[in-house]
Amino acid sequence: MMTPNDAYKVTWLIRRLFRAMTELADAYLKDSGLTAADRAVMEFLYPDQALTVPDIARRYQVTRQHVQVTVNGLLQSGLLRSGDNPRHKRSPLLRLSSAGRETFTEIRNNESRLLDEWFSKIEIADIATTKRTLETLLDRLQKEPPHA
Amino acid sequence: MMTPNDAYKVTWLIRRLFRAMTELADAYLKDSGLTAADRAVMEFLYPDQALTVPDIARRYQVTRQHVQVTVNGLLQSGLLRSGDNPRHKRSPLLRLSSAGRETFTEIRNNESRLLDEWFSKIEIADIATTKRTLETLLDRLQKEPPHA
DNA sequence: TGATAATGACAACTTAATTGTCAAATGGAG
DNA sequence: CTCCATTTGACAATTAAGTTGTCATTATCA
Repeated sequence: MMTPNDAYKVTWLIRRLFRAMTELADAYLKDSGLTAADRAVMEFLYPDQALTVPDIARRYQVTRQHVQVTVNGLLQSGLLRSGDNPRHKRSPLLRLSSAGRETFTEIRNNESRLLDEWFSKIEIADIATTKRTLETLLDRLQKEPPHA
Repeated sequence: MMTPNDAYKVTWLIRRLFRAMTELADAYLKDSGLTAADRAVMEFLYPDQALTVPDIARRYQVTRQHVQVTVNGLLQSGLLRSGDNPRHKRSPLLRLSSAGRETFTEIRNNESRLLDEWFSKIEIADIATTKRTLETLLDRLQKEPPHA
């Protein structure tokens, strides 16, 4: 039993932070009428990527059917536009429309302000250590998941 | 704009880690036939707390109706037992049964082993810094949520 | 005592996803 | 070129983990 008690606490904190962050994100996204899934899709296309639905699904690690529904909604509200795909007649390349790019830029600016406020007065070195440690943890979880 | 780029990366890591941890947890809980909600409820009663459904709901920050359903399932499968509540005739005090305590102990042991493996070879000091930083972040989010 | 709040039970609904299936379009092996 | 397996959009049903609403019963306290 070599793990310090802090290890469990870190996992607990990650869970709690995730819930609190999700709440905060939902709150500030609500103003723009977008969901977290909308935001995620737009992030893949920002600022000027062109991807198909299946491309996004692979990166988002979610089913193409789910992405399809999200994308259809965003096309409907004019935040995305679909253009011809030379490689596939039925599967258009999706891009942010200028309205979509503007909206997402604003979202990013909001987030930036929130982060500034939230992380203010925390030592830069501590943030760096935290980042490095969490990166290591994620990396291990993905490359060699511990087995029970 | 004083926030280091690391700040955003930390939030991204928290999201990813949460997802990966949830997957791992679901995997190792499946063996015991329990859900994450079951585990959470049992944790509040471990090792020998006596709480009512509304008590648990308040601590879990979830509706009492949802906890009620979870608790009813656990009573059904014999992992909880309900005893008289001197303070309320209709709202019994819930405790782990001995089977429940055994099951939860095993879950904890599994988790402990997973954590040992997962956190092994990470500097104790780094884990401590990470814990402290995440605590500060959570604390701020709860006490003075940044406003957009 | 009488109004107000807390509780268990039940049902309907919500959100963000998944799985399944179909028909059209594509790509690769021979 | 052809035939078969794969990819894709569309649509539908299902799932998980909750929430909200409502009822009748039980507690609380001014």
